Amino acid sequence: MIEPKILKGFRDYLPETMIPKKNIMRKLESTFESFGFSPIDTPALEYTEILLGKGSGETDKQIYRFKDHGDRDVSLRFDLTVPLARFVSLHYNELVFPFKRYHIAPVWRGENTQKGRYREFFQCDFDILGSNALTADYEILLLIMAGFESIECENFLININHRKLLNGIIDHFGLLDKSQNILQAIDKIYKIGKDEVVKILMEEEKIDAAGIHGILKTLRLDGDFSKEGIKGDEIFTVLHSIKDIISDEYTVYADELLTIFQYLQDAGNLHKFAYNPAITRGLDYYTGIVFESFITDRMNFGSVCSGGRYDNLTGLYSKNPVAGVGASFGLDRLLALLEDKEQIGKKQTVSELIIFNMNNDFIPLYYKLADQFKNAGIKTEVILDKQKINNQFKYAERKGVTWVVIAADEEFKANTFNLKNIIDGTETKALTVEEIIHTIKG
RNA sequence: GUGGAUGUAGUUCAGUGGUAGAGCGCCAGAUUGUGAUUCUGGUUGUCGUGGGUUCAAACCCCAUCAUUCACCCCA
Repeated sequence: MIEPKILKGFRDYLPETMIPKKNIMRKLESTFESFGFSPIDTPALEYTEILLGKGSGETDKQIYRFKDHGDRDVSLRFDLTVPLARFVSLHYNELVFPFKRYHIAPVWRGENTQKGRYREFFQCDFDILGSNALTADYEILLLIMAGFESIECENFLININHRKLLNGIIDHFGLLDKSQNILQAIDKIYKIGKDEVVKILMEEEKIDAAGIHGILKTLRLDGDFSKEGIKGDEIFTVLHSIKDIISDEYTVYADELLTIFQYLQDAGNLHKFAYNPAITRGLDYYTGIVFESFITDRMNFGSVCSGGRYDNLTGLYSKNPVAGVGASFGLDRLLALLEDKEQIGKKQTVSELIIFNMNNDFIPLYYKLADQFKNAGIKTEVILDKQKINNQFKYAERKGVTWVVIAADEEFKANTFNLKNIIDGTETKALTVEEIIHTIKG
């Protein structure tokens, strides 16, 4: 016998997990479409040169790469953004810009596993391509918010920052050539603390203490600060104070953030957002506004939806430059989180109603009866074979179905049926089909 | 990729070298058109896998696989 094992970091989905996963996917899809975003798909495998084009050393190490049967050097996609760049470059003339698309699909990374972190996982990307308008950034933020609300995930907080504004601050202290290292260190401040960040930058990067402290003070990361960033009216105070000190070429970026936050305030949504000066994002293709979202009672769980603006996504594949802004929900991470919070049930089936089989002679009648419930939008199944009524109840109970209909000779003659709720044990006899539908639909 | 922890019945776990255990679940009967309470009886194991030490290994040693935590990085 062959042992039925599966690879590290890869998973089977049982109905009890797949049902909530599909529910989340459906809700996100309908949210994306309500904003007029269209679905696309791309192949799982691409030429390695396409995927590694913009890769850093990290993606090189994590990518699943091999030779196919035609000796082509191919790789599994590790995100949906790089394939999107290839897609937009290839179909540039067929697309209408601004191009709004969403893409829900698996990606693969050969890294070490952890809870909510796998080698095969689904991403839910949504981007607006070919627009430099700030409104595009605003719309993506609204869509993140709508996405969280659609899946009834409360307590989310969307942290926003701006890479170019950070660079303006770093430039003000004359450290622009060390920008990369400074951003990387600041990104870790919540995890390792302010003192450790200062130590790293002083000892490893040989940056003078005055510059470091100046940057941290400007970003309000020198004294007491919250992991949840800066909220409410203070956002405007802080951004204005930053705007006052940076040189003119950077003030436009402060204005971009100010405008976005003003929009959010005017719409009454500011409480779901924060200006977080320590969010910098590792991926180097981001060039403008960046964001990460957290669940506030699980701050240590990591980001569940993040993204940002990029100036030239297609630069490597096309001479038509395409700017864009987008974000991505980590579907499996979201699912792990909801599972953890026990917000998802243990249902083994999508059925809402089971028709008991009292005698196989009635099978055509059972299915005819089931059709009436299905037409009313009730997911209905019929027990396939006559068996002890105990077992039929157990089947319904284990699958997590609430309603059962019991019918045989008498009932079919009278054309009324017995409906039982197996959660509370109540049974109502002699109901018409319409009455049953009405009762189930509440 | 680096470092730590864990892996025993369907499940949760006990078992520190001498015959593999408990609770829950599951199956059968008391109940052939009404289960989830109770009662009676029963069932379940390559002790993750492969090697080694030993008269003897679930237990000690080595390797390997998986899970998990931290780092790195990220969703």
